[in-house]
Amino acid sequence: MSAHSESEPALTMRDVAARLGVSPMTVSRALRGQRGIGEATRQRVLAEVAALGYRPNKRARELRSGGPNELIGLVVTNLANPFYSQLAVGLEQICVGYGARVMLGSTGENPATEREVVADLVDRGVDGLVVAPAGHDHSHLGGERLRDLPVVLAASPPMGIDVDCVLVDDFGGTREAGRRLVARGHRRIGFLGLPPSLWTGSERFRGYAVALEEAGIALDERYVSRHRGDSALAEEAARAMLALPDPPTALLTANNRNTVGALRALRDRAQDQEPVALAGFDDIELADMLHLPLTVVSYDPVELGRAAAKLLFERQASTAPQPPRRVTIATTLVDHPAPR
Amino acid sequence: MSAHSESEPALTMRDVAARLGVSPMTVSRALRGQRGIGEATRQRVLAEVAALGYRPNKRARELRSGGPNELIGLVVTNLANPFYSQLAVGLEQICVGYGARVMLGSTGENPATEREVVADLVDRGVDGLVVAPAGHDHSHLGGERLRDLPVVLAASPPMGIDVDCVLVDDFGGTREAGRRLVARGHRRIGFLGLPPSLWTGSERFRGYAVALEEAGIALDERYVSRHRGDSALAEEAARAMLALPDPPTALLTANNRNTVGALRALRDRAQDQEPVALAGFDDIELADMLHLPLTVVSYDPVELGRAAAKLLFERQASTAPQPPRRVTIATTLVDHPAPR
DNA sequence: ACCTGGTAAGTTATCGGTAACGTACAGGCG
DNA sequence: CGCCTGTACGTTACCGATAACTTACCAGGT
Repeated sequence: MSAHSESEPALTMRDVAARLGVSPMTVSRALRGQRGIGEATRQRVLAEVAALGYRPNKRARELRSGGPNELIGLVVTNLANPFYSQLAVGLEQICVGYGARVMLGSTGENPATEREVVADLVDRGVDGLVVAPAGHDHSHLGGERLRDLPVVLAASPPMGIDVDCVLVDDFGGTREAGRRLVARGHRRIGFLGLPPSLWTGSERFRGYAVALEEAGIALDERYVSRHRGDSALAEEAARAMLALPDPPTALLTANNRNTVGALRALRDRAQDQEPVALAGFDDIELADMLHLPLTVVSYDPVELGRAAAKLLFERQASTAPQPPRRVTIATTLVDHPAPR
Repeated sequence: MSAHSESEPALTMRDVAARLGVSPMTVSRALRGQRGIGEATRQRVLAEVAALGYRPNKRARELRSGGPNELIGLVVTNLANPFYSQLAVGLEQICVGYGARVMLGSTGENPATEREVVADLVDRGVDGLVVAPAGHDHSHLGGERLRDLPVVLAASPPMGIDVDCVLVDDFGGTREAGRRLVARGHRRIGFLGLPPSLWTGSERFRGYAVALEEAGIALDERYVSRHRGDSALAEEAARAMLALPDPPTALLTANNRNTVGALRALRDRAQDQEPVALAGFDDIELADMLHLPLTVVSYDPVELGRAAAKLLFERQASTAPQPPRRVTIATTLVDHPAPR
């Protein structure tokens, strides 16, 4: 009666074969659409398989054939970050097209955890890995360590190893945003950024610096804050900058958290104060509903995930050793007006 | 030279055993910390394993032992939805504590795809499933179909099967939001909701209806719009409602997309028009930075994921058939003031 | 009739690990 | 000294499927 206690003995290929009076090999061939089996027999087998609801054991199959397991590992720091969850969406989109699934691993930005997670995924037999690295040393993703599995780095180029990677145009996007602010007449432009040790941090700062240089504006360290931290820290830094004797007339923020911090810092400014322009990397949902106009550097993380998957499957397809490739996703500058 | 061509023959347990002059069984016992092996031998084995960098093949282990594979399947409609990605985060947090990993599946709200994805995950040997169901018929998640694997439904109670589930307090949260609007003196309250066929749609509407009833306000169908769709559709519905002869003075939105639609509809209202209050289910990032005050029903999807994982592992631990359990996550009402 | 050649099956070995069982040897005890 | 018990390990079979090889059979060519 109770569905819990039934617990079928988990139908095997032999059972199906026995019921038909054929060998398991015949069933195997029928299921895989291999040649070497008569059409009539194949139909008989498939009918019985369908009738019994038999499903082959994938693990056993992969153990013997040693072939691809149709499994991709995704290692990110924090899936709650929309950037990574959209990356996962794109990755999965392409994977299903290849009959592959995605196995997840979170590192919490801890390089030691990342090492463990990667090792575990390899042990579980992934065919490839997409890693958004937590640290700047990537040697643990090198050849032998991973049984020569293909790896694609996301959002950060490989350091010390030769693997493919997918990147956002951090430099170009930030430079364009900087140019936009300059074009609007701003000369004192504050920068709220990330530590230079991060690739994105370094590249986005470079974009800011080049935009200034192109406009013949000298870099002023008082207008630059680069820190690893949350939006509260960014807010504090923005307030400090705006409290300078000759405060910036515009802010350029290097990511989401910094943009949010800046928005909060600008939130409660009195009406009579000079308005401060804001531009930032990463789009923000409902940016058009904010209390002030916002210019953002927008891009599609889903596309990044798709690109990573494609690199992975292409490398898996060709046995010949190819040089590492690098795909960069373009950014677009979007102006969100303020309401009313 | 080239790391690509080396391609080790993938060290096996037999190799380790041969190198030590012991049997594979001894290596197996040493690795699993089983008894029946001398302490000295164990140390010798572990040393060699570490020296060679040998890692056992998890698939082979699971095939033979038939035991738990330390693998949980997560099936959602769309991981780009923050609700689901945060659910995934919570699930993964608990899983790592049990040495388990999460395998992902997206259904794109298509019940047929959901069936396939679930079947595939079962074939791949998951120990349990967390499913945010796409349809309202859950019979394909019943006992035999899944080889009696434990299943936890997320955000929707089981229909036609007896399994555990984790829910948000849809009814209570919406009622509370409705009460808040009533308490502020509103009598004409519009509702932008989801189709009644969805559990959440039905429950949230019930919360709205009860809040009105408690206040002695009659339900007016002109103030109710229930549709499945994106924020553009919601915006349209909101505009239509506000164009009524005696328009609502407040709107209650049943989810994120409806709230965004309502915000857009309210975005460009002239200054001199009567302000319309807005309350909605689901919190919104930067809600305190919007152009108008917003009250939201907030809850923690990460906690929902944790709860789902706990239900799964508890059921896995006890062999005795237990009655299905239901966990409901509380909501809190949050008032976000407008800037300035 | 004899020899190919192709197709349709069955047989056997194997993937990498583990359960179940067997064996050898140590020590305890009457 | 013989018997029993326990521990440490080796042997074998097996998990479920498949690669590689083998066998059975039938058609067509000479």
